[in-house]
Amino acid sequence: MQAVIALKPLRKERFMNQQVAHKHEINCSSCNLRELCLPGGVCVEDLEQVQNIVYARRRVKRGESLFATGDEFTSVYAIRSGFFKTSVVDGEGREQVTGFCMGGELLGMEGIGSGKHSSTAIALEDSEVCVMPYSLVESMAHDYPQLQRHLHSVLSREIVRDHGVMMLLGSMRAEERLAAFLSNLSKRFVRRGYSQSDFHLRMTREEIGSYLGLKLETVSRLFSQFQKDGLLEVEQKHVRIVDIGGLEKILCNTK
Amino acid sequence: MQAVIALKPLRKERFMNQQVAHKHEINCSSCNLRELCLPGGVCVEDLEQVQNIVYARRRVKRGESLFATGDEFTSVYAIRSGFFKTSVVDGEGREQVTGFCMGGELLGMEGIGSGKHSSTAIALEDSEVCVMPYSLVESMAHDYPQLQRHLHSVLSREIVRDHGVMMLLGSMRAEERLAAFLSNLSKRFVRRGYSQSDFHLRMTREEIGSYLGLKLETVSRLFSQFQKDGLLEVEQKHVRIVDIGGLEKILCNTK
DNA sequence: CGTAATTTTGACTCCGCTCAATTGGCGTGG
DNA sequence: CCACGCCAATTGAGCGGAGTCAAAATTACG
Repeated sequence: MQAVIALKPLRKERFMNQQVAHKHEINCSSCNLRELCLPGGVCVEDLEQVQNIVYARRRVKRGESLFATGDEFTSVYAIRSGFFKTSVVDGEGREQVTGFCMGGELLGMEGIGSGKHSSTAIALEDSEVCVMPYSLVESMAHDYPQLQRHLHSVLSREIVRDHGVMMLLGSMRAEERLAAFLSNLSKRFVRRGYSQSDFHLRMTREEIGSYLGLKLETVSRLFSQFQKDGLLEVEQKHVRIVDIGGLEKILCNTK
Repeated sequence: MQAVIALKPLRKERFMNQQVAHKHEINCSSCNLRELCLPGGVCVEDLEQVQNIVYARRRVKRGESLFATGDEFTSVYAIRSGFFKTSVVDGEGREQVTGFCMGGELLGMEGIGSGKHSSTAIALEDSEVCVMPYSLVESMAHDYPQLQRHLHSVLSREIVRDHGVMMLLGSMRAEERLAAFLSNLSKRFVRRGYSQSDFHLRMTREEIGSYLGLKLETVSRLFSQFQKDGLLEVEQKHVRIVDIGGLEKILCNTK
């Protein structure tokens, strides 16, 4: 009911040029990523209504962008499947990867403040996202305080995450950075039911390097070194963490 | 009216052990930082009510903390006067300065997600903040959509700011980092009616270094070098930007 | 299947760090 | 008021970690 009212000002055509799934196929209730996602804190009774926040689904092929710097901000996105990198560019065209995102995580919220996206999200594998128009998010947040609170939480946690990256970039040495990166990836895969030790890196060495403030050669050397030290088994993009304790120990070695 | 209702669940005593000013002394209408602050987007008619979001004022002496890592999150803070640094610490006790905040800027929002503060805010000079209990912020945001939107904006802009710091830490060389830092400070001082070229650094070289991912000696050397190059005049904590164009040019020199 | 992209590895360089000594500023107390 | 001590800042010398450049190997993909 609320959702229908809120939909009115939306121009459906805006989304028509994109590959979208129809609304009626969508429901959060049966989505196994729900707890990680925007409707995370919403009680079951309200979910029926709240899931109307998802206006559509959209497929993004590997290499394509979900949104890019300068694009008008209209929606935030929840990753339903797939993997993305987000990055910003400065005046000189230097790219800085700001994050890697996987199922259940939200993208695009950086655009709220200015009405334009300040970063670019590129799919690193064929992906699908739930499109949540911001005007809908606003009105839903108004109607469902649990959603409002959870939205604030999500925004706030993104800030905390960014602080972690600052710590990594500002205070850690190269091997600590890579260890922290792998440990973080591992934890996030586990939450999604994947192996904690065995995974496929969707990003290149260069993208890892950009994220970690290192050159791709350094990343490559570190992978080799970690393998030599018996911490990992690396074969191209496939990584197997052999000694997770050893990895975490690197993070503790002050100096 | 709304505010009174919202105040009910708050336990007044919680704030009583802190140095606070009484509520009736407070109003945003006459605050010259309003446009930069949380009530920024709110229309004049609503301001009368919205300013009740400020539950109290609190003074923080130089060197004291406004909140610290692990503290229970209850409120967000708007800086009314003074200057703060925020920082996070990792498992090994390493400190990473995540930002410097001045009048009109908001502090403490990183705590929303977990209910506890994940960083520490320390006053670098005697300061005064407006205390805005989060429960009040929530209910006010519900009653005043302009406030809700602006709150989202503020959170989102903090994320964008953090991305800028990541760019700085991940992709810039030492002299670019310091130039970007000074240029940013200058811009923020201007907005507050201070000189764009002449200012007093409230933080130490070590704190600048932590923020920029550099050692204090490097920061010191860069100050000396910038002075030698005729970009700055530095005398201890007092900085005069002689050639702002030259500073910005450093940021453009891709290399 | 061939071309381009990615990754690995080596040799060398250099920017920023470490260690150390010195100077300067400032508050405190004699 | 000055002496003292403490902390912040400066500067130098030497080092080392990560960057740069280059070449080869491997893989991905049209």
